[in-house]
Amino acid sequence: MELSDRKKQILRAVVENYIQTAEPVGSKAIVASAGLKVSSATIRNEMAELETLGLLEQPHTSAGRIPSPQGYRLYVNELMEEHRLTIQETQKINDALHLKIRQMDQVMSEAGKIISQLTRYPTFALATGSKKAVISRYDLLMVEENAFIAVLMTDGQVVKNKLFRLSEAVSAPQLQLLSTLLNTSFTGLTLEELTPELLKVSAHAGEEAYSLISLVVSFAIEVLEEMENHVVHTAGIPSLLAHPEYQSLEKAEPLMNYLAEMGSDLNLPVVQDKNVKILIGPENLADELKDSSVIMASYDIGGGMQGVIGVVGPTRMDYADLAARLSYFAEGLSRMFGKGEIPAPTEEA
Amino acid sequence: MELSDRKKQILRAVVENYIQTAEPVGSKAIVASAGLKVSSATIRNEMAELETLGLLEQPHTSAGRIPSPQGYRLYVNELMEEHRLTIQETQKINDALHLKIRQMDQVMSEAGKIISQLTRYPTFALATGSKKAVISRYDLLMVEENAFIAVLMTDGQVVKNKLFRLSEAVSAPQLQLLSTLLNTSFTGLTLEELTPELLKVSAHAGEEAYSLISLVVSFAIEVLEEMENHVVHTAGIPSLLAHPEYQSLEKAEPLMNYLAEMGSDLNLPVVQDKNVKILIGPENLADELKDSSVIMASYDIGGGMQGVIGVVGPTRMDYADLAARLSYFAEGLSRMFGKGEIPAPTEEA
DNA sequence: CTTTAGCACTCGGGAGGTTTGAGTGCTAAA
DNA sequence: TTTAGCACTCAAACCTCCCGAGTGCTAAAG
Repeated sequence: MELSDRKKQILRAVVENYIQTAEPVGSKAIVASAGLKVSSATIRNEMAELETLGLLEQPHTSAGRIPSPQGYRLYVNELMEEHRLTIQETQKINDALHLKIRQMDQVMSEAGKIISQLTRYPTFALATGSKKAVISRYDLLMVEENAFIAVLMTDGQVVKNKLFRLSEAVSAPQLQLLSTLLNTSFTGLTLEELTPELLKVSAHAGEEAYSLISLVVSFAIEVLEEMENHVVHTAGIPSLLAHPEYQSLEKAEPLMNYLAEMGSDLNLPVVQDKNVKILIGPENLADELKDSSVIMASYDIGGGMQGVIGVVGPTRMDYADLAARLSYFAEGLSRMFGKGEIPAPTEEA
Repeated sequence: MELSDRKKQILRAVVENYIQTAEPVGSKAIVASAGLKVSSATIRNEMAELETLGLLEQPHTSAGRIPSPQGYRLYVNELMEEHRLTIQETQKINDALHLKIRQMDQVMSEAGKIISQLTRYPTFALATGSKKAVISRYDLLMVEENAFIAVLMTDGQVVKNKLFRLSEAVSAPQLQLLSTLLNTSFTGLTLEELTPELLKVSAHAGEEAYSLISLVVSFAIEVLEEMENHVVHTAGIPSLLAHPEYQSLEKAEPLMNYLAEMGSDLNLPVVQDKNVKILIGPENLADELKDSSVIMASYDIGGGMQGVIGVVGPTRMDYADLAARLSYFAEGLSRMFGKGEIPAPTEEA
């Protein structure tokens, strides 16, 4: 069944009013805001019907209406205008993208902070690999006679390093040998394949060589584990408190704790085809999010990895605005990763 | 003027009762808890005197007494018993110290999360350099013909890397040359000395060599800047809400925002001689902390760097317990950095 | 001089009742 | 189908009252 145009207009007015005021909107308010040439009584009749359709709700009998999750969903799917960012906003985001970047996970966490500052909502950021990550290369750098740095590079262009201190001295040729061995036997292997390979090699190698190898391979395992574990970075959690729906602690606390502690177990549906995904209220899987909405955008990291950045807030969010901003920001990040460098501060498409 | 023993006992009883119950303690409660053989009336008289001394306060006329910041201070300085951790607690902390560690700043941020989980208070962690950090070494690793990784090591054992992509190809000998140049001219220089040196070198070098050098040196500058900027990591901010003094949002919000956004401008008095430092209420410089207390412990990172880790909470904190835990944890971190590796899971002094 | 018992007093906080006003649903007329 | 009018509802704000924990003070006892 299709809604009449007037019903759509009313629903839209309710959503947009409510997004702004955070208070139930009554029939008179709609007459005032939308340019409808009917009286409040008519609106009331229409709203009653929208309520039986499950698109609006009443907090209590004698209050105005607020959109139900289904109402928001319909608004997002059909009624919402594509938001265009103003020049100032794109400028702000462009400036922000010019952050000093070092490593991928730092990019993600930085990006989260920036989005949070820009939107005043808590954010989360994570990377998700569609394919298994592998180490593509090992480099060993001698520091002192009993210390060396291992530099590992994954196929996803991520570089990690660690300083190892040893109880015994190693020579440069030894390190050279070790490096060759690592690069021939331990590259291109997934997390699961590393340990068996390590055992296989242990048969051939001498004991001290083996202990060195296992040291570095353990590090490789750590790195891969970290990448697969989808570490979630969060930022700006306290900004939740600025919104009226979280004024009461009973509402705010569980969500804040959830956000603060959400680790790898974040079971969000993976962002698929579209760039931006919106989850409204009960569409979220986590219980703590049933009364909140999540908007997220994905971007390409390269090497088969995908980054996701999102904001969490009340169901009453400015979906149009936030979707536009996140999308723009994600686009910028994609470009950044694509080039491997930050785009020049000139304008691009 | 020295307090009588009985007054001290009373003050102590007030503090310890209040720490547990979070409610003003009255004269009867004191008679019950402390083993004093006097009546409540006597206690009342004594408490009235303690109040004129500024050690106790009354929230309102007909309520019990709570310790004033000065009261806490006296308690911390003179009355507090050194807390001993139970075996279980040290075990917990030891286990926690066995985290997978990669880089210094990750250690700090991890350590913060752990302490926060252990104490249920928000934590902050930062590193502060008493002496200026310098780059002690550069390594350049060729990846493809138009990409290389720069690995920088500071005197403080910190290793950082970055992947550079170039528009033009570089050869291995070129990189070799570049590396030599960097290691001879740009090591041992502080942040301020790097830029002038870069200009000096630019005179001698060709243009394309110069652009490569400046790329890597810019990265070096970033790294040093980051180290000097004392990036503050925070964790567990929402755990504030679990404490009754932050049940009202007006109290909690400013502090949470302060913690979430506190950057390098955290003007804490540097921890000096002692291992643990306690700042009570108005002793804090930041306005947002005037009603809260900060307990922090420092640990040695090596290379002239010092790490600080601390918790923030209401003035009503279990100072003895927290000080003991932080101190123990900091000791563990010191040991870890000293060895450059995680201590074995056996017990040590 | 110190301690104790007794008593009047204070004041925050909770329970209960009242008022207010925005907003509704319904009905009857246009 | 729309509109005006009206009775009705209910959360929120506001009072008011009461309770009881805890105090300060006084006067007697040690």
